[in-house]
Amino acid sequence: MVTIRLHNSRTRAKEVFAPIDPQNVRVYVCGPTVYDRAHLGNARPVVVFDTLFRLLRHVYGAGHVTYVRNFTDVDDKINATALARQQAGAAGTLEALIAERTEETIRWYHEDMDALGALRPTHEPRATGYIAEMIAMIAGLIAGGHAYSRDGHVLFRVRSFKDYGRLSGRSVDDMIAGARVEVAPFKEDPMDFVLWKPSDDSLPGWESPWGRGRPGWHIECSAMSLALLGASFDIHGGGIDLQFPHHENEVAQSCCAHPEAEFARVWMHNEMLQVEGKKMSKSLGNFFTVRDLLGQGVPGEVIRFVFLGTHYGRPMDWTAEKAAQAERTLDWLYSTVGDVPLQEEWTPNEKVVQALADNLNTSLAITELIEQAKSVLPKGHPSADGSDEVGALELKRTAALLGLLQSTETEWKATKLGGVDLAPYAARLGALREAAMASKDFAPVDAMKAALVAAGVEVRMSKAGVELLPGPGFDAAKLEGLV
RNA sequence: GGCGGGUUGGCGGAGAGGUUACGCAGCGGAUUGCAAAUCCGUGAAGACCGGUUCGAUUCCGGUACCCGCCUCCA
Repeated sequence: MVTIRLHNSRTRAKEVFAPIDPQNVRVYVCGPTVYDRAHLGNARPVVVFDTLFRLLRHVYGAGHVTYVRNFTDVDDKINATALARQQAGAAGTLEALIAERTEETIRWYHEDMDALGALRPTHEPRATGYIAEMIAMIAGLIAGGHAYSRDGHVLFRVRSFKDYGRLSGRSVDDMIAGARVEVAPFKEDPMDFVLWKPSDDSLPGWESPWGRGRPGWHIECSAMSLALLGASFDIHGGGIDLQFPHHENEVAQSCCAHPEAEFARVWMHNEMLQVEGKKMSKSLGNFFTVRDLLGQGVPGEVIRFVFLGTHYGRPMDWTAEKAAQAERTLDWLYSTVGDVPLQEEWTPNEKVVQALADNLNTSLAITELIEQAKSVLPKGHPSADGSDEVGALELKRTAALLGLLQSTETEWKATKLGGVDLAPYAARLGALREAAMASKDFAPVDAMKAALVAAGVEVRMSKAGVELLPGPGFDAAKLEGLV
């Protein structure tokens, strides 16, 4: 059995991972609020925890890991979007418009995350499907003295949980001293947070013991993890920005609702994404979605490769240069695996497994994958005894742990070409070259080659002939008129 | 103001108290119409100041700078 070590944010230490039940390893990751397309930052935890999911499935068996990632479909941003559509003249009730908005956003999310090679989690619960469970948990918290209702609101009594602030390393008193907390008249303590809030007729709402209303943000994850994974489970993941207040509040709610349990044993937080060295934000004009990149012809696998190149615990900088480099590396890796199929029975490279088992060191894992690719196919040419195919199969199986090289080389090239056939261009260039060899006037060949390179095509000429490959930044439009 | 993370060779980015990370780029060579790709070889590092140690880029302390969270942006 492979020993997995994970950095636990709760204890601030790297620990040997020992699941509560090896027959059912349970992971919960905070998913998106479905009000718009996922931006690039949203994709990082998806790729990080997908890789963890793959590792756990490898170690404990594919059928012995339960991975839950929620959709938050109760949120004021969704309401605002729906309201804006209604005011713009869209037909239907507000509720129908909200449903429409969340449905389409979830569909987009699936399309985009699929493109990144992320497996679908075992369960993808929606908050709206667990309102009853949330109400039950809130009622229990009130009964236990951990929450109170005021003016249609229900608030969590932060002072009732002695460990409040432990996960994120803060003290309630310090935070209040920081004076950045909302001071609402109905709060006993400025740090108390909302479990339930009233909805007026213009907002979606559900009947509850405290009147018609809707849940606060944090309670959904507590209710859904309880329903799908139980009061104690193994790993809880999410972005570091969620550590406070979201995760801190989850801990408080869940531990007070089920003091007999331990809630999440291991907390994992991925660091944030930056773009060209700066925080991605709309005001800086460097804000973009996963779909934007895919639409620009950046393959999803390139995005994944770039993400995995930096350890999840460190800030990751997305740059165009990294993307181009990743694409070249993937070109090379695909040229070594070719079109061999993925066969699960092959054993993945032990060094890659060890790298991942050491707190998900994906950067080192990729290095080992590249080393493996070099060693199994040192020349990059077919061997007579078929050892290159065995090597390719092993490499493919190893890459699967990282969610990489899941296509065939042919499919990979086709993705990049977007339906363009380079054969006529290769034929034309080959003909020009043959003519030039005879005439000694290479100007026409060089001109066409330069045009192809400008279009992002990699040009390889050997005695055997001409080979054209789509490279980073391939742009079919620039091929106009070359044949 | 409170809390947390970071600073590695031209760029990206890991591990490890003492032995080549690795990739890209560079340089020399083979090959090529010229290139590309490939192959062979090669230089280059750990913000600053102290401390611990036989020995620190790796441990400890301090300084500087950068970044994140504390504002339902992952």
